[in-house]
Amino acid sequence: MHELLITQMSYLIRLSEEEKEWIRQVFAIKTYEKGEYFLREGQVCREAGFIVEGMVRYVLTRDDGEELTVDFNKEMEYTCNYASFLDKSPSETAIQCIEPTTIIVISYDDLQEIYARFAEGQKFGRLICEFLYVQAIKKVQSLYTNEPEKRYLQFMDVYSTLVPRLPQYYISSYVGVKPPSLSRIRKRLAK
Amino acid sequence: MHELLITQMSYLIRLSEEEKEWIRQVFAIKTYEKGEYFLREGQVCREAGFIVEGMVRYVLTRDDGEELTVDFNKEMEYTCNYASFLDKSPSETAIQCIEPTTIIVISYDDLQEIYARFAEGQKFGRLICEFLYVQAIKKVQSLYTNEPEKRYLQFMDVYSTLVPRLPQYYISSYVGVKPPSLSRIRKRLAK
DNA sequence: GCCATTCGTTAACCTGGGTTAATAAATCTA
DNA sequence: TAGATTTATTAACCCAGGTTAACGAATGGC
Repeated sequence: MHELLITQMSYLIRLSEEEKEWIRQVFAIKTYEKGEYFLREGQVCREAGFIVEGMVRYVLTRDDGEELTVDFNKEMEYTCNYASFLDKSPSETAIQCIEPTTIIVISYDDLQEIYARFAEGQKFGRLICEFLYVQAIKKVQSLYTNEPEKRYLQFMDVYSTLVPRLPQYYISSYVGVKPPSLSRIRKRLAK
Repeated sequence: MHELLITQMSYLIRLSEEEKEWIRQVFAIKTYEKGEYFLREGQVCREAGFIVEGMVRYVLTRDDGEELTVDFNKEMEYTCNYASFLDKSPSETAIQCIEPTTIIVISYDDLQEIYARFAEGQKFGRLICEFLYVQAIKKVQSLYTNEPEKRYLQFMDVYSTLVPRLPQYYISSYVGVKPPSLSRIRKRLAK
């Protein structure tokens, strides 16, 4: 299980044998039922996770109580509310498992150990963050420039493998419209 | 001029005297007229900059040719198309100086030198990226949850010092609506 | 397999932003 | 200062998405 993470990390940095062993020691395995929360809104995110199996969604609750699904992560991806994790602020988004999910997690302090003690620890932190940043900025650009219809098409393209695992209303939320509107979009596109 | 940057960097990491001296050597001073481009769309962003004086806007051009202003940076802030800079990809946004602007710049390679040779170089890169990431994710959240009216109010709040330096249509673009719509919003709020 | 629940679509009506164009105000420029 | 240009507002009309509610379809639990 930890080997999947070590493989993933090895794409980014070199790991010594001791470092690999440390990873095996320090990451804890957690399992969640469908519907359970990896992180609740308002909590400080004190752990970063690597999803071994399953899927999570990021849930943003509006002032009026409506829940929006703004992102997904699946197996072989990291999951964390990084903003909350970094500055120990209350999380604005919840992270909910939408399938039975297994996540291996590391605490904030242990991750700082990786940053500090691994030969390329800081670099690992930087590369992860750079990846997340580029992803976030592309999303901003898409929200600025693309109509819902185009964002829907892009979603179906980029997340095609996820689609069969997702209800329609998570997708409509991600795209930024309500379910009836997504239905209309799908109807328009059907022609 | 470089001392401003050194001050700024010192908020994030410790700098030795040699490191400070290296910064003075390697950052080059560039000046721009109002309207000139720090970076054009399609170019690879090969330099990161620190704005000593003036202001820039980030310009995203839609498929239909319309220019959107999606962000601003002013004096004492960094400017860079980080996504392009990181992976040497063609920039999707231009960076235009909207006032007479002075920027001190560092090349990609020299910045890698900082990452590699400064005692806390990797940490500096990580912290900058973390800051940018948190900013980007907050923007995504705002685009998802806030109506244009609310985003306008937030802009007026957060960027209040910038407002007198900006034309209305940059603000409307940033908020995500067209000028007539921003006029309507302002009219509604006037009551 | 049956019932209850959840989910996706559709219809009718509403609303707020887009579009276009005209006008007024502010800014530049010579 | 006058004239040209740019910028901001307004009006009229259009349209896509929101809202609400109804109705099937799919799903889940027992």
